Amino acid sequence: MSQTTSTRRVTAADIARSLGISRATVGFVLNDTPGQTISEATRTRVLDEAKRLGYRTNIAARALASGRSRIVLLVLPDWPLDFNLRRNIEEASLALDEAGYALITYTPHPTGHSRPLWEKLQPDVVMSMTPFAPGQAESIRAAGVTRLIPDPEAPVGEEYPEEGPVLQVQYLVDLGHRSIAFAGSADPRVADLVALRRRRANDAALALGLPPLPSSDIQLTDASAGDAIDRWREAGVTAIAAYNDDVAAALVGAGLRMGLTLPRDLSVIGHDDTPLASMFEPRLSTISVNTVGLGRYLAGLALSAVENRPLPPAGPELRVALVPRASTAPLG
Amino acid sequence: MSQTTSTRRVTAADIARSLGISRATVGFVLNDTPGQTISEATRTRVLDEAKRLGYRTNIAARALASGRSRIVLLVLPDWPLDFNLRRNIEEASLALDEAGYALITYTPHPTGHSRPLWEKLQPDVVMSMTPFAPGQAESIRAAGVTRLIPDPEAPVGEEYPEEGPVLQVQYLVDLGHRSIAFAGSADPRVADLVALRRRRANDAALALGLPPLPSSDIQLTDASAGDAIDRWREAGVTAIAAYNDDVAAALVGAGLRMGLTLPRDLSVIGHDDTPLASMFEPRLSTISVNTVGLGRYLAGLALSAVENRPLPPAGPELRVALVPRASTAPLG
DNA sequence: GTGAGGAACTAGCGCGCGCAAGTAACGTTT
DNA sequence: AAACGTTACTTGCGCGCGCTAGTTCCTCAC
Repeated sequence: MSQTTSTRRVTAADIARSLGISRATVGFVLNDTPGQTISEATRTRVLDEAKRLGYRTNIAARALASGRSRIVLLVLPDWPLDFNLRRNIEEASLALDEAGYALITYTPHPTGHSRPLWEKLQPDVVMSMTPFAPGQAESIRAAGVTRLIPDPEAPVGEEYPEEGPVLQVQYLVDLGHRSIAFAGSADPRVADLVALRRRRANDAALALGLPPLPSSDIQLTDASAGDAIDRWREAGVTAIAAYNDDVAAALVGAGLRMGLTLPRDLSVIGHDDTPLASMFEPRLSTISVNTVGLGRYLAGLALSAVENRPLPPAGPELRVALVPRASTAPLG
Repeated sequence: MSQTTSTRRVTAADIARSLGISRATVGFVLNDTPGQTISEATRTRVLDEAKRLGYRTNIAARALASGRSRIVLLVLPDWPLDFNLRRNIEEASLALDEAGYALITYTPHPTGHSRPLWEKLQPDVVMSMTPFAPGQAESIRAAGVTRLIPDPEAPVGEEYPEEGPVLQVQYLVDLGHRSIAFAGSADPRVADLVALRRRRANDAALALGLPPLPSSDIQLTDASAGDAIDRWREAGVTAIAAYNDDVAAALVGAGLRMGLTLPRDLSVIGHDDTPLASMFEPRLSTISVNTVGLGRYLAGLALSAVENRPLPPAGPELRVALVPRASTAPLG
């Protein structure tokens, strides 16, 4: 093997041999290893030769020798991947990239039978944007992962301060509505978030002197949405705060097909300001959510777990804003 | 190290030592290695002891020793992740899992600066559901990956036979429409697919004796959709075949806000049968696409590339079906 | 002059696995 | 009886890296 062929990978030993120095020196240069002093001349020679020979670190060798895969696995719920979430992922990916880690996103299939990625990849840390599902943390631990974020054993801390439903209810009250319903989603994938938003909507109602809001979880069908509308209107409801824009759209569509005139007969406000909200006729009032900075925060959490770095400052503030459109109107 | 502590991983050597056999034998059992004959008694002892000790293969060691990461990277375009695509991914994941591979999905961020995952993971094969973007194949090759699917150097073969637009046009013609426009999407992420569907719609028009369809790519805004509607109606267009349901919804919403009565004044048909299509008022006619089997096909392609398995049979037939709803009506 | 510390490297083991080449015993065939 | 093939294992090298412990030389302070 006196000549490097184009089919065998270049190793640090090849660089060392080529320059007449030790392989360890090559490694210290390539990793900029703290605590080692390498002359500028040698460092330059190594970096130039690595580039000339087309050296690529063998990540399996590195992982084996160091005991770390440098993979951060981000478990995503089976939610729509919207623009905000995509940006968050890229932010996190970039921050971790700078620290030498690979961010991999993974959405476990709800009824899938494939072995979960945390078993196949042996990541250094597994993060989730929502609390781990029942049994999930145990499965991850059984796969040898010791760093889970959020920590399943930590006391249930403050959740993201979902202020959107508060804004929904306040806006409807400001329009004069006093009998308001909360429409959740029957999709089991988002049950926790639905419950959270329902609770926040009720918090706001209480603070504004209203009784607890009547509430149902609906399927995105005319039948389901129509039933809920019938029940609520019979109870005198004049406005609906919907879990998200899809639920709002299902309600508005069903209401129109039932012969209602919206928003005269019924006001409906959605959440999340998806593109659908501005295409629907009438255009849907909604709540927009700005999650800038969340990705960097998550990356900071991951790095603090694997590298004994300090915890990042408190998470970013989610900014919500009301987007009034034609699906809501003052009462009467 | 005479006693295994709970903090050190269990290795094949531990099993071997415990049973008084060689580590190679342990490996042959755990991998069910072809060409090796191991007694049933020994195999059982090894498997039991591995389970008892909590053995987990060290994937970095395996990758280093075998020269293969057993990772298949699936590059996804920045498209919405709909139900069909999710199912395809799970199918592929399951098929690859059974062969001992990990499927990782990766959507490169359009303006991201993070190092691409094919550099960080050194996958055995990189697959894409669309032709590789300019420069992408080169970047993947530079990262040491030699197996790319589709092969960037292969002659441009048959694309998926997009029959949806044909169905759209045929349906509108069957309703009596003779002046039909094609509405594309201005979203650069889907430019190729828009062009393909436009061409297929024109193929159908030609085959039905119609002239080439007037066509614009619209943003999902009232202004953009409204402009297109104005121009087309002025040219006598009575029906629109839209690239997808979002485009159709933007047109319908804008048309309604312009004071049109749909579908009396204008018929619109979408594509992909998303949930939005059945919530909108009027409910949107559309084309449903059934992609069952595509995931398994992709997995078969990957396995044929890395394991010298035979190529899978021809890809699954995408079944499209017309879903007539209230956004389309006979002319006049 | 001596000793300590720093610069600039080196030698080499270990990480945990895959697997080629090998060994010993036994059974079958010539 | 000898040769061959099969069964059921074993020995041990290599994969490519991280990094500890070490060496040699030089400089500076006392």
